[in-house]
Amino acid sequence: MARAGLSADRLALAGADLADQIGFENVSVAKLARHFNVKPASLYSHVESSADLKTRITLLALTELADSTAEAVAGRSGEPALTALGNSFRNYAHAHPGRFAAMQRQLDPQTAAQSAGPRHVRLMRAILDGYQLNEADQTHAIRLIGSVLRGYVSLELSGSFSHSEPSSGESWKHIVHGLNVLLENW
Amino acid sequence: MARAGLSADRLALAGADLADQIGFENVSVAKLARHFNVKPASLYSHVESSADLKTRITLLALTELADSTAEAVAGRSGEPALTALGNSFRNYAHAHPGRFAAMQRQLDPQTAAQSAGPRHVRLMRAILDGYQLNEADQTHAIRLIGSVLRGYVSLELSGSFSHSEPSSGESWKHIVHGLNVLLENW
DNA sequence: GTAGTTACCTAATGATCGTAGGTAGCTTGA
DNA sequence: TCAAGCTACCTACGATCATTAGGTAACTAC
Repeated sequence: MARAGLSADRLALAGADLADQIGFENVSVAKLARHFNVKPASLYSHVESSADLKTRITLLALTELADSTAEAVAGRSGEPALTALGNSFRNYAHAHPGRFAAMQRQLDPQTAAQSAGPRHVRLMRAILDGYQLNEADQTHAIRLIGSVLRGYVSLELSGSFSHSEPSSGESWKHIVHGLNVLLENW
Repeated sequence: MARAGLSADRLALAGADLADQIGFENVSVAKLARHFNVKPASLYSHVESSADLKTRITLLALTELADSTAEAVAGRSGEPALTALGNSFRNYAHAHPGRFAAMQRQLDPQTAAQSAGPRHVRLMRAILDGYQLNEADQTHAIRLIGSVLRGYVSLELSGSFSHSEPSSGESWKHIVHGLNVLLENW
């Protein structure tokens, strides 16, 4: 029998793609095995458990998003940087809803510390250096921005904004701009 | 054999309590049946499916929160009203993490329309009437507030704020105040 | 007290995760 | 080039779960 060439990374990548297609919560070891024409038990040579697989998908998504956000923000500051950060986040989530859902998963502190999570914080902190905030206020601001990004996109993806005017994209622009104003006058 | 006295409402309530204890995603028909000393099959006389049960928990949580928020906000306007709304939301989520998780679940449009969701919107709209916003801006503002509430509390409950200073409660105060400022100068 | 309803049961099917232990294919070293 | 070992994948199994079909026992109402 030919080998499928599995590895933890390939499983995480295929799992992420599967999540984008059928929803992160519907990803299972069994489905992923089927995708590789392999028996479920075979995945356990590469991945510890279903939870481990899901954690790997989370880490993959965090890294991908940090990469693309870093690129989007590079060379910008102030409102353009904030807008680029926001759009990068939102576009990624729209293009990859399963990966986005994976990112909501909570990691244990150790894993979280080694994830791309801290990179996200550093990216935000770099942007906020362009505004005049003391250290504590910068942390408050990071938490605010993180909340808005996560909250807005979650609500949007769950359809909360799709049955009313104005369009979701319209609100997004106003909200990012509003955040910028707030940061300038914190 | 004595009857357990099941009903859809009792199941939803017990399911919500169970969710608060073991996490919403771990609630199952089997566990709920065990809680009532009854066989899993018995629940299907009262509830259509596991998904139906979960939807009922979501609806219960939405209603409970709308009730308690309405009470908290009553008789207030402006920043005190905004603060009351925010604290009501946050306190509920902290006291009932399983119910809060249930509220994140997306409902099909029909169910959503008959849920307490619209009541939440009306509550926010009533508060925003105290600020000078045109209709479209009011909608943007509702979406912003909803995003911050949901995002902040999600991040908080998933531990994102627990390993850094200042305390999460501290940021919360600043953020609610910041929102108020933003709304006043929209 | 009997008829009818209904609350709960037994039994079965099929999906899931996960473990233990076996075999076939690849790789490396003599 | 061939033998030895590693490892990728397998079969087989036990547990938990959701769900359906069809039966029985307990209430309710006349």
